[in-house]
Amino acid sequence: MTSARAAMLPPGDAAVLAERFKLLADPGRISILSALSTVEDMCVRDLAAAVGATESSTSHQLKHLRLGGLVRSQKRGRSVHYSLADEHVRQLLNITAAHYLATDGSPHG
Amino acid sequence: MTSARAAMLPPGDAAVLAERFKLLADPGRISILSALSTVEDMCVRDLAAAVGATESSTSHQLKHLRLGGLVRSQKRGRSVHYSLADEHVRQLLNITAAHYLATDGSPHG
DNA sequence: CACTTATATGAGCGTATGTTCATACGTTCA
DNA sequence: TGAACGTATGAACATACGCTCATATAAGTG
Repeated sequence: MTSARAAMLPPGDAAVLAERFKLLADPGRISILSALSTVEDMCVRDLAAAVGATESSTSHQLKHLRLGGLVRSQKRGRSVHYSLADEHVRQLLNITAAHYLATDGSPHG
Repeated sequence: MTSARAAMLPPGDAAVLAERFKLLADPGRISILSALSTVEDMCVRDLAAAVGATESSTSHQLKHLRLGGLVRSQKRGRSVHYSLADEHVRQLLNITAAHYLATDGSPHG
């Protein structure tokens, strides 16, 4: 399945995939997702501090990520804790990081 | 390696990954890459016809993809043939398509 | 050398995107 | 209830993006 030739995507599907990748096409959101991938969950305040952004900006980004289904929110007391929705995001980040940030070994490319 | 907890990315790396995902964050470019994933290579004209876009627009997009290292170009006579640079793009498209366009089987979540 | 074909490039334009600022909402505590 | 805290939201603004149109470059053909 790794080197199989895929069929060309119909325009609608291409748009759907593009929408998903758009969510990953911002350094701030990548940082947020990366931070979330290191813990169970994190509140907006801590998340903002971890990525070095304002809480407002972080909240805005989290809304997009949430609507896109990449993260989930859970209200705990007066704070809201966010977590990765599933392993898919982690997988995409890992694969791409391994390919483009190759630190020690050579990528399987 | 699939469900391992990754370390948080430094800002520079997040920017690098975001740049890569930006190239995938457009329906037209997804279509181009999808079309290229079905053949050995394709010239601009055929590519434009395949994705239903103008040749100018396609040429512009291909330039971005080329500078981003996602496709390679090869001059053959008076035409230029483009092909996927490596299997990485195919992999990302396949994984994401399997997750968000699940057609027959259930994704591995 | 003109002429056609194939692709590339740059300017201009409309739209989308992300940030900031101000403010509203909801929860906890005195 | 009022104040502080944590988060969400909307408007405004600057920037980035992708498209189109016109034009340039390059290669083949007569």
